[in-house]
Amino acid sequence: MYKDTVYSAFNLLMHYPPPSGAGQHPQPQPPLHNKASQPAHSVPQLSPLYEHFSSPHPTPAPADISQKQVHRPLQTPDLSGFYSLTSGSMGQLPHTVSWFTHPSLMLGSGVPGHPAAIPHPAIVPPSGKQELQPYDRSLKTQAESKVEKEAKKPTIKKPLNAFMLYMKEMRAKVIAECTLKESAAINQILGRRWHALSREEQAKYYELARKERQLHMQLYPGWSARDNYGKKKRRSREKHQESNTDPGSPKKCRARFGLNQQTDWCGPCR
DNA sequence: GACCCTTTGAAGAGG
DNA sequence: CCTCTTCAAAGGGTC
Repeated sequence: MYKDTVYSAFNLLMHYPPPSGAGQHPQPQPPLHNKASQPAHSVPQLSPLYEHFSSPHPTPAPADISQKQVHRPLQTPDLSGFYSLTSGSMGQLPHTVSWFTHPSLMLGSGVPGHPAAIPHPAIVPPSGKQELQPYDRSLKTQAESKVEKEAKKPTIKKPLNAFMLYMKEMRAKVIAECTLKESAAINQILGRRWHALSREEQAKYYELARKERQLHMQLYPGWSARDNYGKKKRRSREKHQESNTDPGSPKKCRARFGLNQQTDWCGPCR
């Protein structure tokens, strides 16, 4: 029942008409979080579409889900099952979608109305780890427990943007090619490769990101990116201040030279 | 153990 | 409207 609802939301999105011009130009899509025009929380009709979904990366059988839900830390989103991130599959509908592995389909406690829900990897405690067995709560005051409860409220992660989806697919490839492991270096390479992609290639990822955002919006109607603001502590703001001599990232560089962030290449950073 | 680094894009905040 | 900030992922490095 619950799973059916999830599939229905997904199925709805898979048939959601793209905005005019989508796919022709990989520019950021129009804002989708128009809360004023959000549809009512109706449950769309079920579709047998999901019955054909299968995951290339088998996950534990649902039988042990409840057990793992208790003892295993909630996982971070893993799109491998959803997007089947292998070359050649991007840009198509996710034929290999797995309801069990798709981050936006793996709902959990964060989804109302689904008490026996499967853990959603996009929903994680602030610490990134699942809470341990509770100890003697009677030792705590109501105020303390309330504060703690608020602090440990699970976090719904932001949906991935086009570049993040691209990174997720290509990271392993770059690691294999360059024998690098440091993410900062890998991401620099991926950033350059992203700019080297054709419009059509980038458009595939923009389209996937658009669907991801829509699905996220369907699953968490009241969610806002603001909800996750301030959950990370910053050691120092000074390190984030760019120097006058450092050209910085291409993005910063484009900003400095007044170039279009979406289309103009930043020469000095090439 | 938590944050930094590094990338782009989306979204929120503030002027 | 424009600019700035934050956070999504990732994992080695740093504190």
